[in-house]
Amino acid sequence: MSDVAKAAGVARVTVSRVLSEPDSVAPATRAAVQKAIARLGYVPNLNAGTLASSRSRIVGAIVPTLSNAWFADTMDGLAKVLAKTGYQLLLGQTAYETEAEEKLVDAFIGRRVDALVLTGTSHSKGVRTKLRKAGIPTIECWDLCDDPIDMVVGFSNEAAGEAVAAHLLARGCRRFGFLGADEDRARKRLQGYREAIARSGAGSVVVQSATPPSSIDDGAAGLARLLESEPGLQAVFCSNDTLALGALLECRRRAIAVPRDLAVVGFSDLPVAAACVPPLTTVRIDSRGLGERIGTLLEHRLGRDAPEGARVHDVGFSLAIRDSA
Amino acid sequence: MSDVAKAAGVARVTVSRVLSEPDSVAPATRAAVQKAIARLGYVPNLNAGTLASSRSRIVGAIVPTLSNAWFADTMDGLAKVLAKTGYQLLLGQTAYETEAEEKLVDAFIGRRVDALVLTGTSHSKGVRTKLRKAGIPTIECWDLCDDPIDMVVGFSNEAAGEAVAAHLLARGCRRFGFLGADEDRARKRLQGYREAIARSGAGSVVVQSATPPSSIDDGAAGLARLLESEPGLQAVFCSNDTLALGALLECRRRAIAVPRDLAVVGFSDLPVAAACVPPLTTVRIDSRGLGERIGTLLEHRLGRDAPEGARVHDVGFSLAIRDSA
DNA sequence: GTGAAAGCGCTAACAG
DNA sequence: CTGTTAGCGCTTTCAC
Repeated sequence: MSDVAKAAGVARVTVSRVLSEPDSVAPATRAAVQKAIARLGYVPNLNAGTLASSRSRIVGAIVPTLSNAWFADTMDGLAKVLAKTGYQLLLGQTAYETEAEEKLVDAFIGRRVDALVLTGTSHSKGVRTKLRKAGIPTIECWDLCDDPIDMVVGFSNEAAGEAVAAHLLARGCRRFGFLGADEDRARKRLQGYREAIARSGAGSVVVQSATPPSSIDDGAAGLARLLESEPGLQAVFCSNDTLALGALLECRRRAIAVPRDLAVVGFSDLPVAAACVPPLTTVRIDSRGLGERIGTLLEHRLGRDAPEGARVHDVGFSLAIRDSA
Repeated sequence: MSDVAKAAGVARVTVSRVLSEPDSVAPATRAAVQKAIARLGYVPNLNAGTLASSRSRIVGAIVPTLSNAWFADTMDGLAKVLAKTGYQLLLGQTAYETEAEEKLVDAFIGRRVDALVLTGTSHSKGVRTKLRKAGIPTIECWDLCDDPIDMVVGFSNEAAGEAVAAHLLARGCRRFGFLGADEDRARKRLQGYREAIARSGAGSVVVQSATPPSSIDDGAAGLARLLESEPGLQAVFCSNDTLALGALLECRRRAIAVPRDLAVVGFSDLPVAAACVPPLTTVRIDSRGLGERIGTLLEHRLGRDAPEGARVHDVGFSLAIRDSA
């Protein structure tokens, strides 16, 4: 930077200003500086900037895994929006191990990320206190709760479970199954599903859980086990579309007619859900839109004013009713 | 850090050493420092460390988009391996826009990433020179070439295209189609495919391209157009599984028997490829393994020794022959 | 095994 | 609109 300053015949601050607030510099000076920058191929050291200003223009995000298309899509949407305002995405994966989260949070705080995005709303006490103490804008996502660490943007997993139950109940199903990944949000879906069924007084639920990340094979195997414990199963709600695809596959193998003999419902509405046979009835979540919403919210929050808007943002869900249920 | 040093009755350097090279500090001193760190809840500022040492423990990666499962899987594998050695992943997306890459590279160099991962082997001159000048370990991936910027790990897209052609030719197909995303690697697959068919002297190829990122609908629409220009089409090679899934869907709609009336081949072997109807014949790429391999290579390269191994790493591909071709 | 001094390259705050 | 003066919080020498 000193070299650039010297070449342009100005002070270092001026170079700094041309880079961060070009409008605050006289056009002629600015042009000279920009010319020097180009000529010398100068690339500013952003770490030094971060150290001096304690603003990194980096947003950290923690997801269980990128290999679930729904989280990948959320990150895609988020990164895309952030890029527009010059922010970058630092990514962390927990692989569904809760202890991993706290370490990642430490590392992110250590890097002075300007904001943090977490998946889900259940976090260790350490995570909550560290984040509150650090005062970093934080967004929890893919779920909803009343007392977010800072902000939460997502939808009610319980309500989604209820909506699925209501649909299945209306179709006349009475013997229910749930095939779910063993993780927090899937459990909430089960809770809503189970309670709605219990309230109706009209059925029982057998449950089979699978270790995340979910695979199509897990779905097939899970359905097989469900069928063992409840041969008269009439409907199965899978906590994600991957498991549902596996269940559908197993039905085909066993010549179980879907939805006549067994209704199958998924979750998240992956692109393939509409393309498989039979087309899968599922809970539609706009994963990419969720990420974009998070990005927009952050953009707003990190702006000059920081207006502290609503803490809870419900982006909702809908039922994509197709042929499988 | 000063606080910790004071609390432990040592100098700041000692705290620094406990953090970076614990073994170089006497056990008793180390314990005292660690206690102070825990008691004060001290989180080191990694940016300051980066500034002083010019090592960031961050690896930058640029992909076209995360919403293609194959790239997401590669990033998943990469991030997982890097995390083990305390590295983090800074992610950039180009959305298939070539100009975006250079800006991202600048930003990454500005952050002093310890290494950079790029998708593909065709990059602007600016990117190549900047990277060479910066001397950052760089890995290009998802393709192969003879003169990588630094290292390349992937497979030959041309060879994959040839292998598909050979398989289809052996099945007796003579009227070929190619349905491909409009991007570099897909074009290479087409090239290999086309040349192998030409060499056999046994057929023609009609081509239809789609704007990335690919969708199932693009695949369906693309096949429809291909069928218009060549009603006697016997085989179609799709540059990715998403397009192939769409093609399969369109076949079902039109009651075209696959593979009897039309053979369909995909690329990358997504989990659904084995689960759809009919199961999709495709080129299998171990996307996650690719990312892991990159991670391992980087880990090695960034280690104390930096042994400068091979520059070109061919991870290969294989044909997953199922029912669709 | 431990410490003192000297920056890393930038931005903040204040002058002018 | 531009410059001066101080750091930001670490790690690197090099002594001891």
